[in-house]
Amino acid sequence: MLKAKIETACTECALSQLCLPVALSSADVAALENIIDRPTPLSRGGYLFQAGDQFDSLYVVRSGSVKTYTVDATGTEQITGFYLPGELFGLSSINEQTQNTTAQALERTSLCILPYHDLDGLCETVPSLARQIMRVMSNEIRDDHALLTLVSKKRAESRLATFLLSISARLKKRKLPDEEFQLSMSRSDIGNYLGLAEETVSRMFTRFHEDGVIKVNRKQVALLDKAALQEICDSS
Amino acid sequence: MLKAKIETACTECALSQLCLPVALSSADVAALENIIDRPTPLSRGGYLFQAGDQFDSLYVVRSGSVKTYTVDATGTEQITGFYLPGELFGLSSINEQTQNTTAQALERTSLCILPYHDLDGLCETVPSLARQIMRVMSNEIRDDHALLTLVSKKRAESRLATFLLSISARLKKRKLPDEEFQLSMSRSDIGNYLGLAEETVSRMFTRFHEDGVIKVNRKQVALLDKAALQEICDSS
DNA sequence: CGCCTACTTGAAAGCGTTCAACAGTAGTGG
DNA sequence: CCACTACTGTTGAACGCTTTCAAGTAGGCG
Repeated sequence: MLKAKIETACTECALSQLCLPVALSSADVAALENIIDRPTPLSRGGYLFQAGDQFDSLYVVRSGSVKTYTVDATGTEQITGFYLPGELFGLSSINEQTQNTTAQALERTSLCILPYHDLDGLCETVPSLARQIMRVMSNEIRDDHALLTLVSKKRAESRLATFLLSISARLKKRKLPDEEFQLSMSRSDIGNYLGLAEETVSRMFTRFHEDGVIKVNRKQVALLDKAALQEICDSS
Repeated sequence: MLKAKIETACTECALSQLCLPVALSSADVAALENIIDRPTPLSRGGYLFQAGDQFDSLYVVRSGSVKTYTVDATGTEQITGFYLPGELFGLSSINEQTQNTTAQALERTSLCILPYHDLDGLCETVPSLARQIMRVMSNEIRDDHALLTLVSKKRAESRLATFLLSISARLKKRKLPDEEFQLSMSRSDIGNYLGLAEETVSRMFTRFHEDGVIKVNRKQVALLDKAALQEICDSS
């Protein structure tokens, strides 16, 4: 029996303006469409790929969310990103044989898989595709530098406030509720990402809640006073 | 009077195996050669570009060294990289109108400038050039993640030991002395890069020296026991 | 309904920062 | 050429933010 086709073509996809097609003509989107693989959704905790796997694809979130993390020689794990619908990831292993990163679904998540060999071939005939991938990579570098500043120079409360506003802004871009939302990652994940102990993250959530800046219950968060949050980002 | 031509063609350049030409045919190198600008060297402290300048080029160090740093809304400076001969930088602003980074020479430094408009055009006809730039960008992302782990998860002594071994390895790749060398950046720069106060960097240098792991006098450093340094990286 | 995991809260300890003073070196100008 | 100056780097002591350790609480999922 044929499996029901849950695929949504790029041309039909609500995310196309946040995704690679944003820079492509409709003919080029069709060519891209041809190489994309859309597997059945992963459930929470499922691995997209693990460090050491053969590197062979880039990924885009279609729905749900993903975390990526590295594990260094001493076993230290570092979460390197959380990815929302329309975001391209897996870019750190392009120059390697094997993945240097592990990617895991934070909730039920569906994906587009872009086989790198095909994508690379397509870049030869579609320069605007190569250009767009470079743009995404450049943004990733810029954002990584901002994260480094955050972790290297800012206090715990600034780190968490910045994190919350960043998530909010990314949700807004997707026309999702951006003042009240469900975090898909744990306190421990947030702490790992921001270079804080999970207890510190928990304490900061509590403090923001007590100060009336946010309302928080477990993973459910409401940003009550964005201006105050922005103040906290800039303090210190 | 014609200015003496201090340029070294890519084909003559000792760095070509560390630089973009590594992936190009000789015909393609010639095409790249055509768009490269090689200005007169900058002296120590000179700015290559500053945040807010129009973004229009990528850069490669030919000799000397460069630091790049961002300045956020609150005026916090974060050094995002030190660049040695053959290294390509300026990649974080590709998707922007203006530079989001400032680049400054750490010593007398000569450069190759790659006008981005021309480079982008050349990528259309030379896919391996686009591919190579993506590889460099991917490496930058990978290295940024490693730096994030270092700053986010490791103790001060691990951060400095890792920094020293990283510089050493990059010097070795350039066939430069890698066990005894001159650092071109200040303690304050190292501290800023690694998320430490300059006093802490100074104390760690002193400790390593007292422990016989390195010999240090101001900017002159000798790595006496690389194995011990590696141990320090992995501790904690 | 009960277990397990995620989260919260408290108290003590530690690492790195901050503040302060000093030393040494390189660069400047007389 | 030397003296002065400014900057970079070093060292000490106290403070403080975050971590660690420990215990307890609350949801979620079987």
